[in-house]
Amino acid sequence: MGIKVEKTKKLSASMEDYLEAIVLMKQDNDVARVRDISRFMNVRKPSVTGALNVLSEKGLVVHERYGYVDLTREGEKLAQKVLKKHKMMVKFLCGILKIDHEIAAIDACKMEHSISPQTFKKLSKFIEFVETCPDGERPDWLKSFDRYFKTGRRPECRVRQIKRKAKNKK
Amino acid sequence: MGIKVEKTKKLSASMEDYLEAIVLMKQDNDVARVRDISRFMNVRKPSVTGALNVLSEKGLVVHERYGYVDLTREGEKLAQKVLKKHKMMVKFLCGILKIDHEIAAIDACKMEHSISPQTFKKLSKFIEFVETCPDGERPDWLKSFDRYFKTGRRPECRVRQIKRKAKNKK
DNA sequence: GAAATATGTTAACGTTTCCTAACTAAGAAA
DNA sequence: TTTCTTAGTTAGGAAACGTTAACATATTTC
Repeated sequence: MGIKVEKTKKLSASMEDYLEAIVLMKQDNDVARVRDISRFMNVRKPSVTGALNVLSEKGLVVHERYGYVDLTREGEKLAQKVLKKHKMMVKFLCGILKIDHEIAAIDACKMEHSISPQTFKKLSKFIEFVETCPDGERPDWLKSFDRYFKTGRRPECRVRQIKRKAKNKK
Repeated sequence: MGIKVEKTKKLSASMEDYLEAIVLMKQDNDVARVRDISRFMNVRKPSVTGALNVLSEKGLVVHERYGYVDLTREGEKLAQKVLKKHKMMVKFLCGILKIDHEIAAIDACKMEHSISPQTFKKLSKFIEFVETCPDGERPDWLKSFDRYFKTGRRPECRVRQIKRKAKNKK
């Protein structure tokens, strides 16, 4: 009865992709046009028009016929959220796990739609934790992992070395 | 002409979910029935029947009318693959990142469909690396991260401490 | 064994998301 | 300005995946 419920409709992965593409286009070209979105997403133009109609309905996008595409404040917010997840995921896969960039990008594109807020937060902090490590570029334990992954062997950790030294002294 | 091409059709996330459910049902109840799959997946029975037809066509499932559901060897292989990804993801989210189990399960359910082989391998090794750590239950660096996440502070690493000690001695 | 219940299937339909073909509008070039 | 090209839209349809309603088959239970 008159109370307007903000339907924070959950967006489909597809719609999230469109939002994401729009921000990226605006970042790169200053404006977003159907054609660019279409090319970027590997999708035909009518698909873009269709998606824009849906997103307009939801109040996430502003788009007058034959005109540029823009995001509403809410659309922008959502788009940034998705973009952040994407970038975070790439950083994790590429930067920490050292997955090939191309593959990481593909994985991130899909995973960005399935990350809960809690997981996003934790993973982001994890990345921060690694990046701000005082060891230098890459923390020692991560270098250990790199070696472990390559060789299957783990450099003995300090504790053991110390123990061994002690043993030898006896 | 006549060469039978093994169409290793990529399965949709949905179909992967059905396969996964079937293995789980068989593990738990010894057999898989439409009703169980339906309940487990939160989907109506006709949807299950439909999916089973699709999977039968692809040679992944054996299902005679009104009978139990079974996996072919290939179906079993694919199902296990998905299940492995799922379990790996839960281990990572829960065991390493310490995401709440419920949320981790939800995330894993979605992410399991978007993990490339390379990422799967790396993440699996990473988990192994953590689990076989000689520090004990949880590696020291991970404990550091736990603290970092909670408090935002990072315990100073050994190198610095050593440096500081040296400084103090001067 | 017959009735009641549980299980499974079919048919018809809705939604989402993509496509092609054909059309319209806008912008550039002559 | 008229024409050519590019960009965008509309209409119509297909595939994937889910739903409900109605029907068919198994299984219990008395």
